[in-house]
Amino acid sequence: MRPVSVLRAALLDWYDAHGRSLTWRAPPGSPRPDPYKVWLSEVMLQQTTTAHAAPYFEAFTARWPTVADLAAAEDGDVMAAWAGLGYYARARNLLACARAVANDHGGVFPDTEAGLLALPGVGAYTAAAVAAIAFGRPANVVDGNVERVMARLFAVETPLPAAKPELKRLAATLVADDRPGDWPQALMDLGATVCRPGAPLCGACPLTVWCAGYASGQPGRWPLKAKKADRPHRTGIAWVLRDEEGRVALVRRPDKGLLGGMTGLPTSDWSVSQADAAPPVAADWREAGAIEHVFTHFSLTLTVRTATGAGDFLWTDPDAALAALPTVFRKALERGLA
DNA sequence: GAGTCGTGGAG
DNA sequence: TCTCCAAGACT
Repeated sequence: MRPVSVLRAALLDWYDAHGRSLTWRAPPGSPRPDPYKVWLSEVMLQQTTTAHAAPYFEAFTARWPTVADLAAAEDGDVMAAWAGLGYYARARNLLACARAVANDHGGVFPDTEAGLLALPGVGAYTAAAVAAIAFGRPANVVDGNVERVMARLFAVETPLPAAKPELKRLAATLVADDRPGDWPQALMDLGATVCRPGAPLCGACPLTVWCAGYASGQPGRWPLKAKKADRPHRTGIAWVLRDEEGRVALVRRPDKGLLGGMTGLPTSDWSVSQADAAPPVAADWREAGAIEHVFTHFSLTLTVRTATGAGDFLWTDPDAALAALPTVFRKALERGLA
C-alpha cells in the first residue's frame, strides 16, 4: 500500500467518525445530494462561516426549492433575502447562474468541473467542490482550510498568498478516485475543527505521522503570511427621512461596486475627511448620533441625520426596510429610529 | 498580481 | 479593544 492511499484512508476514517453533520449535506447512506443545494451552499459558504450561512440556506431552499424557482424569482426579493450575508455580488451572480442553468442548460447543472466553471459566480473552488460533492468526480478542491492543512503537512515556507499555486499542487497529489465527494469535505472538516487557524489540535489529528509541521514542534507557525496593508478610515452622512406615515426613504444602489444592487439609505460620499454634504431634500435635519462599521478594506463612521419630509424615494415601512438592508444601513436606520 | 468586495464570531 | 479570517470570485 502506497503512503498516499494510507494517508487518505486515515483521513476518511476520521471523517466517518468525526465529520460535522451540516444541514445541507445529504444524510449518510442517502443517494447523491441535490446539485442545486450543493451549489447554493457552496456559494453561501464563500468567505462565510457555516453558522452565519446556515439560516440563509434554510430560508432560500424553503422559498425557492429548485433552481427553476430561483431563476424565476424577482431580483429584489433575492437581494433582500441575501441582506446581512455580505459580499452581495454573490447574490447577483447567484441569480445570473440560476437563470443560465434554467435557460441555457435545460434546468440541469453541468456535471463537469469545466462546465461548472463557466457559470457566473462559480470559480475554481466552487466548480471543483460541486463536481466532487454533487457529481462524484475526483477534483482538487482547495479552499482556505485545505491551504492551511497543506502548508502544515508539507511545512511550506512560502508565505500566502504567493504560496497558493504550490499549495494547490500539493493538494493535487492527494486526490484519488475513491470517495471523491467525501475527500474534500474530510479535508475541509479537518482544517475547520482540528488543523484550525491559530493553535491546531494535533492530539486529535489522524495525519500527524505524515505532518512536517507537527514534526517541527511548532505546527502553528504555518501557513506563513505576508503582512496585510492597514485599513483606512472613512466618514460620511446617512439621512433617515420619514414621511407622514412613518415610512422610510430608501434608494437602490448601482449594480456595481460596494453593496451593489442593494437598497440603502441616502448617503453622502464616503470620503477620507468628513464632508458636510448637502442632504437629498431640504428639511429640518437633526443629528441622531453616529454608527461605526468595518468593511474588508476600510472602516466607516456614518453620522446619522433624521427629518420628516417627502420626495422621490422607495418609501418603505421600517420593519421591511430593516429586513432588506445590508448591515451598515440597518445600523444607521436603527440609530435614526431610536 | 493586487484591489475590491461584508459580516460576525473567536481569541 | 483589536486582529484575524471564514467551504472565494472577479477585474
